Amino acid sequence: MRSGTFKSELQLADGREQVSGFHMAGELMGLDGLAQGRHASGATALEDAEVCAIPYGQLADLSAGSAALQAVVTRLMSREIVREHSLMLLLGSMSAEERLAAFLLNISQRMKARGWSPSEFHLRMSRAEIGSYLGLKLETVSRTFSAFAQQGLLQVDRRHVRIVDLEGLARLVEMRMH
Amino acid sequence: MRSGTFKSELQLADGREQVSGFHMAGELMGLDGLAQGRHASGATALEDAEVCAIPYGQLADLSAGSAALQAVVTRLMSREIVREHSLMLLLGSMSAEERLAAFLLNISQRMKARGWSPSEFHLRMSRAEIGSYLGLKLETVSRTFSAFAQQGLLQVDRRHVRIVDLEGLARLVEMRMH
DNA sequence: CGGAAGATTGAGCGTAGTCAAACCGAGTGG
DNA sequence: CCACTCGGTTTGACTACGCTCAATCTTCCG
Repeated sequence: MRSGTFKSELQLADGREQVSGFHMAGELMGLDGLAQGRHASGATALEDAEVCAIPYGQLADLSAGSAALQAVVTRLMSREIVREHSLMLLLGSMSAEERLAAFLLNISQRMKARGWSPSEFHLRMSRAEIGSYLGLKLETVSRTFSAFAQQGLLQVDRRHVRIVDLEGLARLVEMRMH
Repeated sequence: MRSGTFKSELQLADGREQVSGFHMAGELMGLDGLAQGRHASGATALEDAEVCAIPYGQLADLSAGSAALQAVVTRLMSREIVREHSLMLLLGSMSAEERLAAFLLNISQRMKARGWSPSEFHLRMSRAEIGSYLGLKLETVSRTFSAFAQQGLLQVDRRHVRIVDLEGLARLVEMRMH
């Protein structure tokens, strides 16, 4: 991805679907399709975006001749597995507040890594999409945003978020042991 | 893995851990460590088992010289990603009954693929481990087993399971819509 | 026999889901 | 310019599913 924001989503046989990730400029999407030559997930742009397509066949041919390129592909796939691991932990054992806090911290980090403000940003996705990603209903996401605002952790106006107490959010996520 | 059964589990900074998969004879474990040369998950045998270790360095060297072997590794990693996708869907959007039904159907399929009975088997893992894997508490797992038995879907005696109505279980999982 | 680990079952509680209403901002058309 | 619609968001009231705490039971093992 050159610029913009994407969501990727999985879908089941019965038609229901679930957001499996949000992607920002500089990231790579579509690693999941390498096995059976068919993607398990679809991707949708959440705003105007620019991408650079890498045909798998060509990538395979090139990396066959280059151990270095091959290692890069392997590392990217492995990183994707690690990313999914943390999402599984989130979905398997965290409360609504912990999930949203983890989500916001993740966005914050990625904004920072791109030279944007880590404490103030505009979310590109709807409450429903966030909920689908976090395994929550949209009402719960909305309520949790309000709760955070009330606790003085952040200021929210629809999709605009200003993180006031970053450490407070981080403490929330790490208090998962209790 | 040559024989036996393993569980693999992730652990967070705070010490809590979650079962991320159960593995049976013929499967490969440890793909997640290829990126940073360090495994994100640990593995524990649930019964006597035989394994065959494949040092990553040697695998990397070999596959650098063989496009075919490289393709195999890539496909295995991609398959792991797909496997995790279905677990994410399970954790993100299924009820306790649906989760346990999906789990049992998965075990059943894998037993069948190995030439064992798909309808009667001995679980190698505790209720707590199943719960950790499915994002449920052990009591909920136990209760759901009892509920299935009462509904005539299966017979349970501790870790011994006999599936009576396979289609009934499958129907449960697919009714996840509405 | 006594102790420990795992499993089952019960009672009560709490978090997140469901259903519903109201609100807000952006666009559209009379 | 205002009325209207529409998608997304917020908030409220109520419900239900799964969690917590606790007791009991079984099996295994010293």
